[in-house]
Amino acid sequence: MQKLTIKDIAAMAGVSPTAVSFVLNDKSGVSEDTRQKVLEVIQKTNFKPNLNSKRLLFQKSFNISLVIKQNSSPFHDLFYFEITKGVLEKSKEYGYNIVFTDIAFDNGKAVLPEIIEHNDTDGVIFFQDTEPTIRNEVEKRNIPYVVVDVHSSSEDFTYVRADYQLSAYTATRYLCEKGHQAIALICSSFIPDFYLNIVTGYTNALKETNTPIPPHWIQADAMDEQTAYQCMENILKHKDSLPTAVFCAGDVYAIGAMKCIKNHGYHIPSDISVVGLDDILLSSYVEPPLTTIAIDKFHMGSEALELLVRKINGESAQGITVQSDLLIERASVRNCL
Amino acid sequence: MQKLTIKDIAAMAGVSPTAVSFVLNDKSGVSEDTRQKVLEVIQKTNFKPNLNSKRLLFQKSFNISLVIKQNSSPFHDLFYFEITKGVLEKSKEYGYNIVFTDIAFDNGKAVLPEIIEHNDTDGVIFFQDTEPTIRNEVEKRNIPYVVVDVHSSSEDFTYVRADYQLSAYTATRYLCEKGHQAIALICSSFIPDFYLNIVTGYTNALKETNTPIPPHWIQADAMDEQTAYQCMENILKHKDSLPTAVFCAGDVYAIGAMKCIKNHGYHIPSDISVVGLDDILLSSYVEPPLTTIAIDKFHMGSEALELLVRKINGESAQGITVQSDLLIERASVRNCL
DNA sequence: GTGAAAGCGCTAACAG
DNA sequence: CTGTTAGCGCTTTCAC
Repeated sequence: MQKLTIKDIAAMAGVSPTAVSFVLNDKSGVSEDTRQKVLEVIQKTNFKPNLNSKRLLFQKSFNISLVIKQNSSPFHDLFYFEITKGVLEKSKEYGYNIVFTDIAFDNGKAVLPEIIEHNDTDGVIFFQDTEPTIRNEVEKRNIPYVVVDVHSSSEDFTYVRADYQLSAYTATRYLCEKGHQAIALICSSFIPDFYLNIVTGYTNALKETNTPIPPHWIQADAMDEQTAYQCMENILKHKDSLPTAVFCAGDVYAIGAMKCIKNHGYHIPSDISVVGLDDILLSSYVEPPLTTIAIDKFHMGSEALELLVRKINGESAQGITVQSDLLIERASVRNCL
Repeated sequence: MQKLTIKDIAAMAGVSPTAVSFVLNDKSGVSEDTRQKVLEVIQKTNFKPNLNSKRLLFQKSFNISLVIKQNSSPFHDLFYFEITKGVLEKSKEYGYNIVFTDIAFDNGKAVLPEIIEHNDTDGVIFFQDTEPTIRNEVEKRNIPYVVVDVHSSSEDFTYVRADYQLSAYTATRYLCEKGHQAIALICSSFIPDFYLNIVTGYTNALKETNTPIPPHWIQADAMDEQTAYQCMENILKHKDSLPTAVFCAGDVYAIGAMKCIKNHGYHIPSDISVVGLDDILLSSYVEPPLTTIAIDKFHMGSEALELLVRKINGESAQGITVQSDLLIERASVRNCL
């Protein structure tokens, strides 16, 4: 059985290719009679029109590419993992292929994926704040894009973000409500807006309780598990002013901090409580299971796809901020009351 | 700036489209002179030929799809995660797009991804043993495929597999060498060949030491963390014949078993040692970090892509078995000697 | 309501 | 060595 074309179908149904095309695309202009004849043949032969000819005709690839950076791929960061699921699920509704690509770095210079160089993608989804130079390259090619999980608050592109200030506020407030008064913070600062949001949320929550915060309680140099470990070390160094709880702005940081706390002979949560942020897969596996603020990553992914499709269709697409204050109680926080 | 075509380039260089096509595809039949002229224009305009017209002409989509089942996606199973990385990396060499898809189940019946239904993929990579009915559907469409991480030993399709019998042997042998004599096994049995391989490797290793194995030391009903927990429970029930070590044929099982061991008040590794299999991301994060047999998943992925491309090009492609005896020593095994 | 024909951008067969 | 041309499968305009 060789590949069928619209012509073959037309011949079999005794009509013109035009008629078949009309039927396939649910267009008016065919009599009910021919429509039925065509439909029958299509059914019988299980005919599917060739996508490649549509691609050529419409100058569309029906591809949407997911662009992943070295350090923020679903493969390096479990966070993006979940987002990808949302994108994938939603893409089914619109008939786009989800193509995985990554940005390689050739001594410091970003190399765009082939699929973008060749204009072989109808739209791009970036994970995490993406350098303007990279975005410019995509803009120059007139390819619509959406950035998922941005922190910067500039609004000159379409984004899907979480409100991390709210997350930080919620986490810190929760600790206060559990009777904690001495609450430290471990955070990253390589994305300035993220840092700002987290610290603002954190201090706002503490403002209400009027607790003074020694400077070494705010550690902003976390980048991964190891550096977060170091941050925790810096906090524990001051034995005279130990906190009773730490909010870590990232579950990965929380995991590093927990290791450090345990290695120093303290117990979680009886000595020191820990709250994370993100709710990555790992968090329920660590010891003790981590209480954390969940970010609805699946939803972020599915919204991102939705926005992107809208942009591809030439519609406007406002940025979106998703719910960011869902607390998942597990076992890493002690109730002091 | 509107989209350039090969015709435009030809006009700009003062030659025919054919000449440009030849240059683009490194074909002989153009004078060095014209070649240079064309090359120059291409360089200057950063011209990229339209992939969609090639797609139509060659009846090729340049897509390779990764087909993921509900329970064996990189998203549900960290194991496949790493394989995907290998696939992605290798795909760059051949210029294929890696498209993510999954198999949905409509009350028990598998629904093939659209990309296969539409013949919009040049090849398929399946993760884990895939039902013959699904493979048949793909074969019927003459789409080449490769199955990664099969256990069944039938050889009627191209596969990439690990030698789990060797893994089991290596793990068990290692425990013996550390002085353990009472070694239990937790394993799954829903893939019969996997079960067989694991048990064979395990018993072969123990044969050499001539230790009798009480039947309750072999638990074959693990399917995930929870069921593995139950398996461990079954082992611990017999307080008169506790093993000093457990080999879990899957890190996920090991994690479940470890939870069980701890909940029963035993300590790892001083009371009971644990060895896993797979070396998934989680394994270094658990407490204590898990000693395990690593499977080179990245390599499996990259080999799978290589084989698939060969099949797409009409060449033959033998199945491949990758190295499966690399032991990663962490902290979950006690040295009894 | 229907069908013929042009054309999307490229490659390759063919004639010059 | 070079250029003209047909055609991949589809949609859409335009006569009929």
